[in-house]
Amino acid sequence: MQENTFTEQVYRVVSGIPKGKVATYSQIARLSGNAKAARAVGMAMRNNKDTNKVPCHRVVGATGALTGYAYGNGTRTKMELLKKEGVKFREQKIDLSQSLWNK
DNA sequence: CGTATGACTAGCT
DNA sequence: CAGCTAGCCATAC
Repeated sequence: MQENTFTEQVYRVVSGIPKGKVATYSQIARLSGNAKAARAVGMAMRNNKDTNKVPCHRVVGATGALTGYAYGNGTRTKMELLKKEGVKFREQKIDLSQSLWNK
């Protein structure tokens, strides 16, 4: 029973990201119906309480840079999680060329 | 209902 | 490459 809110769509999209892949905020925003709502996506993640349902750690910036994370040590924990899932990192940024979610 | 906020992005310096 | 500004959006208060 979806409420059809932007946040709902975001959760749905994010929960659909396959392991070992990542998506950018703008991409999620686009898949959610508002290509320019990248910031709103971040809002949903920040307020997000379904961390076990929504892998918000698979959401990164448009350049593959880790932006933030509301749990653990923030971007640190986020990076660790992504590395564990097999995401290719380039120092501090994600190798979008290989780990970007191709929808 | 109006204002403030933030896990964005693109553009310029 | 690093730093700052302005635009845009949904949500929170």
